Amino acid sequence: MKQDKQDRRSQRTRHMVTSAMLELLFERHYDTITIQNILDRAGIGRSTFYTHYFDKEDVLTGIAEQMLETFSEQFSHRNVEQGIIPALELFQHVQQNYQYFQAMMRGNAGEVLWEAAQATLSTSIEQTLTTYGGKTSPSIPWDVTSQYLAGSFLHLMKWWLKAVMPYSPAQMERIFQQLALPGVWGTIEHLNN
Amino acid sequence: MKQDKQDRRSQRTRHMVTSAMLELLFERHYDTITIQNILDRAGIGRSTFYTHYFDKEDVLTGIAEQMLETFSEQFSHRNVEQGIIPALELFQHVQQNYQYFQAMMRGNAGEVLWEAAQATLSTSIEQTLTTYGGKTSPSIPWDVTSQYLAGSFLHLMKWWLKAVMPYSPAQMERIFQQLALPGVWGTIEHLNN
Amino acid sequence: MKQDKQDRRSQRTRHMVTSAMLELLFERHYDTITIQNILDRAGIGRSTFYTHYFDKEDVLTGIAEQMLETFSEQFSHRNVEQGIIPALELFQHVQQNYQYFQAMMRGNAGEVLWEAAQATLSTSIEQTLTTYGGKTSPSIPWDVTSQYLAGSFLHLMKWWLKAVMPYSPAQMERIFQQLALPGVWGTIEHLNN
Amino acid sequence: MKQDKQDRRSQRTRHMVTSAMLELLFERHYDTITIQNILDRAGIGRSTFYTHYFDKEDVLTGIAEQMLETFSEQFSHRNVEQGIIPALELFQHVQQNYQYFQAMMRGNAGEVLWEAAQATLSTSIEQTLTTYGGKTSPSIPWDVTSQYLAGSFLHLMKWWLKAVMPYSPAQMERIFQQLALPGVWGTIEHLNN
DNA sequence: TCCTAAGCGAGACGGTACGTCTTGTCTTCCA
DNA sequence: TGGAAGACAAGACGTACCGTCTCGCTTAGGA
Repeated sequence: MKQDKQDRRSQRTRHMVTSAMLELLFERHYDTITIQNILDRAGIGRSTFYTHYFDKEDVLTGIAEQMLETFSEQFSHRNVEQGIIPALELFQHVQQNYQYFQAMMRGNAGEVLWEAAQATLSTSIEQTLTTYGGKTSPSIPWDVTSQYLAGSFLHLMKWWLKAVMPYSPAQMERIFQQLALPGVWGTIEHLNN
Repeated sequence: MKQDKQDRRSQRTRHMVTSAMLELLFERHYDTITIQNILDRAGIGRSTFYTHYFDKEDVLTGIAEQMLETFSEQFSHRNVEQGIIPALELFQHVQQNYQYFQAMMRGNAGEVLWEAAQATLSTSIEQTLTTYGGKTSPSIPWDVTSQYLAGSFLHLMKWWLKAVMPYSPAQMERIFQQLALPGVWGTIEHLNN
Repeated sequence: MKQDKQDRRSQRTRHMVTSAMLELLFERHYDTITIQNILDRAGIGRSTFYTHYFDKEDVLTGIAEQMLETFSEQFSHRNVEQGIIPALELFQHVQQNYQYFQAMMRGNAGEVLWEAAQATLSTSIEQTLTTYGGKTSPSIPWDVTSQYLAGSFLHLMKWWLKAVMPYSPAQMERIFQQLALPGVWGTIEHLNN
Repeated sequence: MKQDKQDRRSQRTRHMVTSAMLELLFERHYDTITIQNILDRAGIGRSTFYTHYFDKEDVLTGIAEQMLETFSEQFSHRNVEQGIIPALELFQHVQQNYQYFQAMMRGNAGEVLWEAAQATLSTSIEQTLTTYGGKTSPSIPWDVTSQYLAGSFLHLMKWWLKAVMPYSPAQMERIFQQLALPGVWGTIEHLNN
């Protein structure tokens, strides 16, 4: 197939761009990276870049999406006994890929990732809450609770990364459980009463 | 005094730049605003701008600092009975100055504001917790709790603004109290036991 | 050849810049011409300009060099019977390209041209004098005589242009022969005696 | 008189500006000297400068005029036996004030001086020629001869300065007499025949 | 085996924002 | 009241990127 050749070539190009971007992110601030830097590092031409990407942020989005696939899988393959958020698994996953997340933190690069994560996470939580939450309407709307939970979790995660992970994933999970969840249980029990 | 004259002039210039920036932020995305746009709107010269500001973001920082003064005052003039965070007052204040906060939300402009707010808020909370929190060390370090509380509050605030304030400040305060605070009380009571 | 393509493009750009500069020189004073004016007139981008030229004066130098090629050719293709300076031909040439020389006169633009002409002319004269001048050293060093002759000729030319050519090229040649050359013949005959 | 005080002050300011400009001209190229440099060196304010001068070139013109006064005096106080041009005296004068002329040579600063000198010189020569030249009209109009003589003399002077005065004023005068004057005598004798 | 169309590198180009620099005007204060 | 101090509007400068483009080279599939 003709398409195969093109795909193979395209994938090679995209891979080299992605690698170059990550390398550069390890070294310095996202905002100081120019497209020319990426071209030089990836050894590709300017027109080739614009064939595959819309702009510099597009590269970032691609990387962020790839990184978020793990988040999504954690949600689809788990049962509800693990809790509303598979916090432990996520802290562990981030710790294992620390260098990538650390790189994405610098500059405004992280915003893309965090906002995507926020969207994915809050949607998943809302689905879980709606499904298992109870029959009557809660004292606080599910979408507010979801936003709160996702935001709190990610904020804790960001703080943990920025502080160079002073606690273990298990400790972080305990902290999250103690701080963020009681309020949520409260609204649900309040319902059941 | 000679300094007076310069101050008066400087203040005038800074005020015109600030106004121009805010006007422009009402109209469009921060990233699309050029320094030339600001100069034209403010009716000042290029060199004058660079006498007063380092770059475009510096203007934003100035505005953010000004907006945060209210936050700081809320903290210094209150007693602890109002709670760890004067949530109601802050929601009300933001609602009253909705247009400003709305403008700062767009683009990456908000980041500057939110990060400054996060720093101010978490520091204040930590001081309060340390003072009134108890004699022995808590089950969760005060700095983590402070980060969590400040982050949760600001995240809720951001969501509220982005959703064009679907609830009243009073409702938002109740939501915040129910969701975010139980976890904090838990760690403190745990201490006292 | 790859070089061909670049050459073709480069030549086009340089030609458009040159034309734009000349057009502008027809209209107004060199010092009042900004680079942006040239860019607008030539329809090129700022960076393109700086790829090809160092600054505004560089454009002028290029034009001057091109104009001086005729001077140089007049010298290489003539025999010594035409005299030390092919005065008639040069006056005629300048008259035919009056508009260009007129444009170059205004502002400080002309200096570049005249100084280049002075250098070319005096060097050529010195070579001629050295070759045909005689065996023993002259009463006045050849380099001084060359400087004097080139300067006198060009000064006469400048005056003629500035006065909008009140005499014919033939008349100017006669004037130059009568005024400037007798002194030179004197030093040579002095030698031969 | 009140006017006196102002004049004294004005003169003081103008003197300080002139000195500052000359000092700066000794050090570097005219084009690289900014008005601010002059202000700092002269220890005066910006508005004061613009009270006394139109622009930077105006300062130069003032200096040039002052330097040319000697030229003019050489002409008014001499008799015709010294020749059409008091060449020896001028070469001597320039040598004595070498540092000033050297400073004025650099950059485009000299142009102002040379053009003023050209005008003064050619006018004086034309007057002399008209007065003593003869009764009938010459083979070459006096104004052309004047332009030629003044130009030749000044060009020789410029060359001499640029070459750091390789000959004595006396030698330069002899060179000038031998090279430039025979042509002029020719036209006059031609007349007398 | 040759042909041909696509992907690609190289980089020129028009465009535009930037931060710096200088100019000439204007305002304020001081002696 | 004139001059020093210097803020200011104006705008040119040279640099840096961006996104578009044109150009040949390569290369792999179909003729």
